[in-house]
Amino acid sequence: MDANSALNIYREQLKKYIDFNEAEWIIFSQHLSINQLKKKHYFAEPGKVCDKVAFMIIGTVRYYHIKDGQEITGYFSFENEFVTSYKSFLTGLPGLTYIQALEDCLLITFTHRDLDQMLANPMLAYKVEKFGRLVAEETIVCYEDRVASFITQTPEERYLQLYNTGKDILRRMPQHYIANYLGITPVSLSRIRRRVLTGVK
Amino acid sequence: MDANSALNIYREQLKKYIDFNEAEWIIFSQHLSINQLKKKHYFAEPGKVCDKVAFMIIGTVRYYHIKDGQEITGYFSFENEFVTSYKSFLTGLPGLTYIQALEDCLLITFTHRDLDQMLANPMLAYKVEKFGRLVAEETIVCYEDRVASFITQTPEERYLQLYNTGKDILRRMPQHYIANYLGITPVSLSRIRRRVLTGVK
DNA sequence: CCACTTTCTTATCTTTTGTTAACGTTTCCT
DNA sequence: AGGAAACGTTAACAAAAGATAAGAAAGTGG
Repeated sequence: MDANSALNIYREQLKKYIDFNEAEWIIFSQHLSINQLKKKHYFAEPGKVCDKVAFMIIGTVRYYHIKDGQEITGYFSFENEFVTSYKSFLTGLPGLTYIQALEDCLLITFTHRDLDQMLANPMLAYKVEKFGRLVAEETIVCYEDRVASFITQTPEERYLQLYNTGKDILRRMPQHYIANYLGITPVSLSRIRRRVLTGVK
Repeated sequence: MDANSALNIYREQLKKYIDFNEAEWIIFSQHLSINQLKKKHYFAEPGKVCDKVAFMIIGTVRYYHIKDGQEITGYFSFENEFVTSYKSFLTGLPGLTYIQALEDCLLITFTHRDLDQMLANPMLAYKVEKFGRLVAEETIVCYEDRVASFITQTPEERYLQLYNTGKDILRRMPQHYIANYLGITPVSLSRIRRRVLTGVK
């Protein structure tokens, strides 16, 4: 895919949040970079500041922590979703999360520095503020559901919910990552699946 | 406490996010209401749209769901924190959460309607956008940690973290609410406390 | 001030989950 | 193509958590 197609996809997807006119888009897009991220490479790593927000044109990533030497996968992002270690990006402090490409990715990114420049530019400030607000709010809606699922649901119920509202995760992610995402071990998920699928035991 | 003191506290606390000048504050504050919420009364209920955002001047609330006839407490808010059923407020759809006063509360609120009016007012729009973005981003930072704790920590580790970074929750909330907040049952929390405190078993 | 509720602990039993290891299959890589 | 790594399931055992009930202590509200 060429750079122009990627930018056009981005602009189209952004209309969900904000509609830039031509003049605004020209300035806005000057702050964008197109990046490739090869499979298994890292978009973010613990101990490093994540100073970029990416938008995934092609590819998938997973977010994971390491605890007691073990990888624990907490989240995934797919095409047409934003990718960043949000807390690190917002605070400017080193993050705790690996964000790793599971496939070759094509990303459109801007840095925190670029964001500051845009917010300081009267031609863009208002729309970029709104853009930031809307993306943040959308993220909160997801988090609210996710926290509620840990509080009110059993692992089996969380799996069933994922099974029903399915989305890409079940189809595209290996099961041991999904287990972590649900807050359980791969062995436990395998047992839950047997219970659910066979109705036995 | 009189209305003016409450509004002054609010204005002072808001400086963390945004600093209104006099002219702006006059308009902004016209969109605010001062509400009392008596102990055990509800700020939000499942099935109803939560169309207000509150700022807690005095008091505490808890957020809870009902599952299989049982209350499950998911969160708390204290003085100088915002209170709303965020998803319901943002989407305009009925929420799933009870938000109940645990003490008599003094709240400063604005409605979604008022927010829309402020965002449509050129004198306020930019600062209110920024205000909304910053509050949303702060919320995300909290959620990121909270989700990570469910993914990477055992219930005992979550309790210990709460014990160390303590805050008001341990001091001011009954233990069975805290248990829910940690994603476990009250009986289980009692056992964890014994393990932790006595080092036994 | 007394009855009532709430809160917390403890005990017992059941269920679920974690841990470790083994095994077959698939995928990856060079 | 062939060896290595990754993946999913299953088993056996240990550890933890859930469910339920009982009882004591503390707090609440007439």
